[in-house]
Parts: sequence; C-alpha cells; structure tokens
Amino acid sequence: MRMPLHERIRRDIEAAILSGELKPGARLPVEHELMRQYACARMTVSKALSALSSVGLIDRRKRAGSFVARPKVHSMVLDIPDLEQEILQRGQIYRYRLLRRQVRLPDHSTAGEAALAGRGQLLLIEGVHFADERPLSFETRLVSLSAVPEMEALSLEGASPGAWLLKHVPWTEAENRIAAVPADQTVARHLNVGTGAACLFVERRTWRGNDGITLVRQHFVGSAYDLIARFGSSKL
Amino acid sequence: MRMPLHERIRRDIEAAILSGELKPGARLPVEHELMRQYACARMTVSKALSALSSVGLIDRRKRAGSFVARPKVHSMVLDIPDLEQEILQRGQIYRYRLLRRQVRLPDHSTAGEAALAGRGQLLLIEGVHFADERPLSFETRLVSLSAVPEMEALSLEGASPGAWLLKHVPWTEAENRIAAVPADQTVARHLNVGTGAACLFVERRTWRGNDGITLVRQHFVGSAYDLIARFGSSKL
DNA sequence: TTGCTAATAATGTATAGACATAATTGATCG
DNA sequence: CGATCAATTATGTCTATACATTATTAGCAA
Repeated sequence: MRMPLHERIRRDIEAAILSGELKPGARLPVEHELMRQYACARMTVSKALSALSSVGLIDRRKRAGSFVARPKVHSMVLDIPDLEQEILQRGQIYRYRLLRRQVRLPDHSTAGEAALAGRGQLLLIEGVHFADERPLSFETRLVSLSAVPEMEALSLEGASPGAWLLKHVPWTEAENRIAAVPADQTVARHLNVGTGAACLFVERRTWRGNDGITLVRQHFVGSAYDLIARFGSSKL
Repeated sequence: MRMPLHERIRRDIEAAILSGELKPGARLPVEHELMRQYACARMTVSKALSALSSVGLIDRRKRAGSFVARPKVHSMVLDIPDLEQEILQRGQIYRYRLLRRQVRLPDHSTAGEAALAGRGQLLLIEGVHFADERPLSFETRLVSLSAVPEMEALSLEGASPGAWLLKHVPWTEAENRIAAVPADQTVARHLNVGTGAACLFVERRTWRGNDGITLVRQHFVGSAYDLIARFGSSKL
C-alpha cells in the first residue's frame, strides 16, 4: 500500500500502543532513533509524533522524551463512563453491590456475545450501583477475557468493574444505544421502582482496535439520572 | 501573547470561519498568499492549514485550493441531529408538522433563554416529527435570531427546522442532556401515547464559538426510538 | 463540437539545517 | 549536605528548497 512515510511511522507506533506492546507510561524511542530506523529526516518523524500527540495518544516533553499517554477519561466524549466518579462529584456516597459473577463460553445463539468474545471466554458480571444507598443503576456486563485476562483474577467486591476497566484498558471505539423503556419486573425490583416506570436504558460496546472489550447494559432510574454528552472542538 | 506562528495563523483562520466571515464553501487564500501576509515559509502556513483540515474545519484540494468545510453532519458524534435523514434512511416517510411559531424577546426569568439570546430576539418553534404518519417526536425549539438572522424569513412548513439549521449553520459545540421521563398530558396527546408512557427526552444546546445558536427539547416515543452514539478514532 | 493531451497551479511530502525552549543531570561552590 | 548554575539532551519552531501528485484549464486535433 502506498502511504506517506510520516503516516506509516504514525501507524506503526499507534499499532504498538493499541496492541499493548507499548504500555501507558512507556517511553518511546527518541526522534533521532526513529530517524535512524526509518532513514528519514527529523521533520518527518516529528510530524508523525505530532499527530499522535494531537489525538492524545502520546505526551511529549522537552528534554524527557515522548511517552505513551495514560488512558484518557473520555476526552470530550460522553459523560456516561465513570458512574462512580460522577456520583462522588455530586457529593453522594457511592456503592456497588455485586449480584452475580460467572465465567462462561459465549452463547453463539446470541449475536452480541459471539461478536464480543469470538472463541474466548466471557466474564459475566451483574450488579447495582447505589448513590447515597439508593439504587441508581442496574448493570449487566460482559467482558471478553481474551482482551482483558487480568479481569478474571480481580476481586469485584465493592468497586465498580466499569471504573476498573476505564483505568486499566484504553479503548479506541465505543458505541452507545440509548433508549427509554418501562421497567420490567427484574429491573423494578433491583431499582426499587414500580413496574412500568420510565427507565433510561444504555447499551454500550467498546473496542480496542478490532477486539471487543466489553458489552454493558444499564438501566437507570429515570427520575434520578440524566446523561450529559458534550461535544466540541473546545480547547480546554 | 506568545504563540507559535503556525498557531496564530490557525487561530486567525479559525476565528474567521467561526465568526461567519468566511462562509462554508468559501475559498480561502492560497498558501503563497498567506506566506506573503505572514511573511513566513510555506511549511508554516501548511502546518496551520493541516491542523484545520484534521479537525474538519476546512477541505484542501490539490490544484483547487482550500475551502471552508460545509457543516459536518456529526462527523462521529451523536446520531441525534438529523432526524429527517434518519427516518428516510430507515425507509420511512418523513413529515414535520408545525404547531407554533413566534418571535419574542427572551424571558429573563428563564435561565436558558437569556443565556441563549442575550438581548437579541428569539424564534420559538414547536412541532411534531412523523415517521410513516405516526408521531415520533414532539419538539420545542428556541433559535437565537442574532446568531441566525436568516431564520426569521424562512418558511417552516413541511421541512424540519433542525435539518435546515444543520445544513446552514456550523456548530462548534453541543451539549446534550438525555433522560427518560414519563409522558405528561401535552406530550402524550401529541405523541399519541398514554400518559405516563416512557419517553426519551433530549435537551440539546449548540454554540458557534461563544454564541448560542439553538436550544431544543425533544420527547421521543420510547418504544419507537433509540439514540445511537458512536465514538472513536476510527479513520474512515 | 468532441476528445485527447499538455501546461499549469495548487496542495502534499520530504530533506537538511538552524536556532529556540525546556527540563534533567551533573558539577561546582558555599 | 544542599543550593545554584551550567552543560546536555530532547522536543518545538521555522526556513528554504525540491520534487511529487492531482485537478483544472487551455490548446489542439479529429
């Protein structure tokens, strides 16, 4: 494939980061080393690194070098992800109660599960998020263990699995489906609302590169929760 | 303020675009002209233009020149905006029915209105979106006429004001508040559902630079509509 | 006219080097 | 031992130039 050199350099490094070969915080080769590797001028290397820096994949510091950025908390994206943070910022007490946890193979009759895990194992987690001891969200989550093997050994008591994932696994793509649905019996029981009450339903899938990471379904108490999504080119 | 030259060039042009001085589709000065204006090398100009291009504010075409990009339909953002497009893509018939239209001064006791229009006039539009002759969304919209004076003369029969705005006015920032609410009497009547039925409620504000453009409140029939939001660094 | 071809004008990529800037490291001095 | 200052090293900006690429335009021929 014909591709500009700076583009190739950029993609090589991007790939190394997304694959996990270069971990967050790792220092990447200095510009002169990259010049040597690719036999090119410094401006060319610099252009590649600038592009990576501008999308927030790396941090560049004079004298120190360039480093893989820590997973950015949804730079500008959708304020759903870290429920725990959000609740704490509102000055409420956060608690996560684990209801169920099991490891199993994907059910190939369910479209989403196969797409997520391929032939690998899935971790199923079910729980409720509380704000000030009042149930706020009922969550069912599937995690691909081939993408996140560390998750299997993890204790889930207390801390929300979503928050852990956000901190430890960078994602590159996410899709949210958002709808308003009436609470069914299960949801109504866990959220302590009447059957048929309006609930905000969010289904989110995330990927790192081409690998599915997780699929979450969340029911929020309609009267108690709003999503806020902010977009823009706003420079800080 | 100390600022790299390429950054200054970038901001100058960006400001001209956001202020409306350079309209969508307009051709901007060729690189050699900018070199002359800023008395600098071509690479410097090019860097500025590349940055603008990478965030989608301009399109660059060889031989032809650089042009202000047409307002991008939510490049990657939230699939709410163009309801009309969405319905048509589903193969349904789209119709918009205007219920109310009035021009008035902002009500300074309502926080949102003053923030939107300052001392200028507001256009209030209320209507219902239909898919296949079934009501899908009840919409109340405020448009700042100081930001979009063309809107006052516009006939609103038939076509959705949202679609018109999207095509003609570029926005740089948007904020969405999304919630699930039970239908009140007014909403229930317009959407032809029972009182208390779960509705998806979206409140969106958009800005161009620092100027508020529009504030929309939409109620969707919960059982008939999902929002899809996709994020990612995905090229293409 | 139509259809091909060549000139041209714009952006796109890349080089090699200069100087600026910032942070770390190490050396020197109190 | 600690504080200060200078040397070093890496990135940041910019110049001047060259050649590549591509879409448009103009010219010429069937």
